[in-house]
Amino acid sequence: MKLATWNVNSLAVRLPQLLDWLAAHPDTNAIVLQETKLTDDKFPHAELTAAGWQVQWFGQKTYNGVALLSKTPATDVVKNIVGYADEQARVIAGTVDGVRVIGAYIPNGQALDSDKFVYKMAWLDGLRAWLRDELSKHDKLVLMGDFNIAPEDRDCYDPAAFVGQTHTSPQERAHFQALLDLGLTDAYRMFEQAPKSYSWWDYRMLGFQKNKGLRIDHILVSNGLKPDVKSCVIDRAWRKLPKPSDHAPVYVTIG
DNA sequence: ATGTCGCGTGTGACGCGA
Repeated sequence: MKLATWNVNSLAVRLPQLLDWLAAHPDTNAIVLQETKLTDDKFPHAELTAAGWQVQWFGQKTYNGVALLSKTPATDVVKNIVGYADEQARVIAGTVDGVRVIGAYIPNGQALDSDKFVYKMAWLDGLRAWLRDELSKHDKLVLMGDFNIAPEDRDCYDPAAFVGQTHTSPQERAHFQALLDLGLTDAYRMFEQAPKSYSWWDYRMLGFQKNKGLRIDHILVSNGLKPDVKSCVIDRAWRKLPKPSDHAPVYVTIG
């Protein structure tokens, strides 16, 4: 099976690219999307249904918004973190083909001294508490999405330049490690990968052309799923097409 | 070093978030 995640940075803009990606990866069982930036009434479910997808979506005005697309219907669908009251639409989960699929858009955090960073830390506490419970119920589980955390220095094009900023701070990395400590594995690091592999590049300053990026989009697999993971790919090509998202899709093949 | 996007407001330049 193939499971994927993609921060599309507005599904209204990126629907054609998404449909192209789905057509190019017909073996995909499920994909989670972040930053759809659409209220639920504006979600393009008809187009996606016509393309053969079962769709669950959860959005809001202007920011955030997530979706779960699958070939077979997702069951036990949950929107946002159970036990953590959140006004923002950042999580969607469902069980697809026997795998608990959790798609997450973890807060950006903006700056270490900002209210948004306080929110990011509290949000991650909430996510971890809920995940512990989900892992106790589901042997095969995947948590994937835009984490807005570069777990190690090799996941950042210039670690020194990021000291004192978000995405690489010890606090954020401690949260990432705490998720792994629940019994999850970073699928990308299960395999040998090219150096300077990133999943996001700033639109500004020729970030992609200069490969000034971060690896912040992740797929974490449970111990029950891990032995079956065959590969993990950052689909970099989709970042260089016309009107790209600032994030590349990431996917795992399993089985 | 913040030079690009996308959205909402409200019809067009600007503020916000990433």
